[in-house]
Formats: sequence, structure tokens, C-alpha cells
Amino acid sequence: MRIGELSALTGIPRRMLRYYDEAGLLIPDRSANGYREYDAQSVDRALQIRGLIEAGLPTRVIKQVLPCLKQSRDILVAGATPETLALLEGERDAMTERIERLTRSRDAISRYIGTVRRMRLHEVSVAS
DNA sequence: TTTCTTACA
DNA sequence: TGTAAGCA
Repeated sequence: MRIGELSALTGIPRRMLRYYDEAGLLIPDRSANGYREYDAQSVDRALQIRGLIEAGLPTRVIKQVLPCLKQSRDILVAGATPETLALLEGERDAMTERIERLTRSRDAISRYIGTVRRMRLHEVSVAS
């Protein structure tokens, strides 16, 4: 299938699909006219890549981990080299930090919302 | 019509 | 990421 169809199937913008190609994450075949030609497997592959990117993994890391995901959507143990493992540990820690920052932000926002609501309630009761 | 590359906001 | 240009 061509890029337009893969885009429709995955919901991933064609722009991003070309970016995955440039980044070496998902390299399609090329038809005679130069159009990118994707196989059915590319659907899962593209979805996996998007998931990893949304999780905040740098493309360089994804590029290294991707071979481990080649088959199914589960991780292939055989493809895990010590270097890859070390890289992933670093990413995991960075992810944990991000989660903690997000948690603090969320809690701060929750407190703010609670405060504003209490103020509104008082205004209403005083007015009526 | 759809896709391609390159470049800029 | 979006968009525009100029092709094939």
C-alpha cells in the first residue's frame, strides 16, 4: 500500500510516516515511480513506533529497540543486547522522572481547582 | 490524484 | 508538524 493508505489505516499523518522513514524507523520499499510501498505489517509497526515516540523515547533509542519488536507486539528477548538493556534502563529512569513531575503538576492543579470552587461556593452563599 | 523532495515558519 | 513549490 502507499503512504496515503497506511496513514488512513493508522491515523498517523503522512508527514510523520515520511519522518519515520528518514529516521530509519520504518523503511518502506519503493515502487518504480519512487512512491513508498508499505506492506501490511507496516500497520502494526507504525503503531508501535508512534506508541514509543509518544512515550517519549528518542528515535535513536527506538531504532535500537525496534529489532526486538520485529515479530509481534511483544518484546523479543533474543534481540536484547547488554547495550540496549542499559539504554532502556536510562530511558525508564527518565520516564519515571517525567511521571513524577506530571504527578506534581496534576496535584497542584487539583488543589487550585479545589480552591477556586470553594471560593465560588462562598460567593454564592453570601450573595443569596 | 497522489506522492516526492526540499525548505521555511 | 504544517505548508508551499514544481515534478512525474
